[in-house]
Amino acid sequence: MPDIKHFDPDATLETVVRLFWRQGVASTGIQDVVTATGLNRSSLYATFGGKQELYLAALRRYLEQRSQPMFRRLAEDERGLPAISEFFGGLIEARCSGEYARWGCMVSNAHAGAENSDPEIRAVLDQHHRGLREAMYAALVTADREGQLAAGADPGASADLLALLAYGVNLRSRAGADAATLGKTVTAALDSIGVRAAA
Amino acid sequence: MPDIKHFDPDATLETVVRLFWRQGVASTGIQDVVTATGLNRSSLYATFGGKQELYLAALRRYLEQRSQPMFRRLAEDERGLPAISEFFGGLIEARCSGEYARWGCMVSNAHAGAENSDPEIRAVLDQHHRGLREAMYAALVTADREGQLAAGADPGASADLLALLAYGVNLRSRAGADAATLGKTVTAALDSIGVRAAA
DNA sequence: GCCATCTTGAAATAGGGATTCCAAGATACT
DNA sequence: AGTATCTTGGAATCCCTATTTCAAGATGGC
Repeated sequence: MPDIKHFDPDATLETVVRLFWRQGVASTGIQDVVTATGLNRSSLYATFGGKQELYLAALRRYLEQRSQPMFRRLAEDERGLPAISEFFGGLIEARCSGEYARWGCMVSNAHAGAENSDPEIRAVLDQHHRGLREAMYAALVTADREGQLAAGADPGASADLLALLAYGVNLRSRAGADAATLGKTVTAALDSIGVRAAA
Repeated sequence: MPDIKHFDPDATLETVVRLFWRQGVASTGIQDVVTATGLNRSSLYATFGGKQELYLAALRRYLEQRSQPMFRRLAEDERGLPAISEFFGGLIEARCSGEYARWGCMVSNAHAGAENSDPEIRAVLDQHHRGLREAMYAALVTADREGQLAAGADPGASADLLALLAYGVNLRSRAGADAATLGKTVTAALDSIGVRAAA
């Protein structure tokens, strides 16, 4: 008896992600969403609820579809330091070139906005941070097992450092930071963690 | 013949800085500014111009009055690594406790907002980054001169790394990051740059 | 073909946004 | 005291905001 949905909520949400990711929630109006998705205001409210719920859904989608797959790949990579190097390489490339160049990271951006005081938003931010840190930690433990770390290195502290470094990359890339410079910085950071090549 | 100003534009701007710093420009209305400063809408527009110019003035004031003095102190400190350690210690304390706890850094926050596409805003962001990086670099050169750095260390790359780390601290502190954890992370980063204590 | 349920479009709501304008009041210099 | 210039308060402007409502159209299962 019931009619079915005449559009794909998932594809719509993906469009919404890109809007909020690029412009932030405060600078994006419902009208922007209506225009970008092409669907009706009524359908939007009926499907997703209001703006706040829509933003939260978009942020969660970003975390699940974009951040966590990267975290998982890093955590499961058995190569150690090269895995971390590749992670940052992909991050910098995504942040500085291609479709999403200069957009930063949607979760990092959310840190800086007024939306971060909402408990549900905050939970997503924390989940993102935990996922990032733990993936770094896993890769560092692997690196340690492979004998790639400098003597006396602390994988926990290094994981914290590399996670914060990722936030720095995300932020500065939005202001036009040079990809090559960012890459060199990351390389230097990994060098200082790993066994020294030259005395 | 002319009448003089009946209020202190500098004190007013300081109030505005705190508003934009905490909430961001997109979430702060002119009405908020009127209420917080206590002065009239007309006086506001007559003195500072519109919202965009007011925000730019506030951002510049933040850079000059809050960021640059810290940069200068770091750059001129002759102790080397302890100076950097103290810089981060002060940063973390300011970000996590006291009057401005969980506000992050106004310039870091500006990176993540839609305002960062304005050329005049962008110039302030770049000026901030250059100042921060160069202060780090100066302190690292001092540290190198004092023999505090690990053999083969690159002060330039380390300066980039520590600057990005500061952005990470600023961002995560807004989401409630623990001061002790941040402190440990910074210490570990400095340890990896300096001469090893234990083999 | 019927009917329940969806979608759709457009309009209405109610409020807030930034900005401008103007008349009235206050001030400081001559 | 006079006068030019400022400040002030408030209203008025115009546009955009999020959200709701309602009637009409479309759809799918029976």
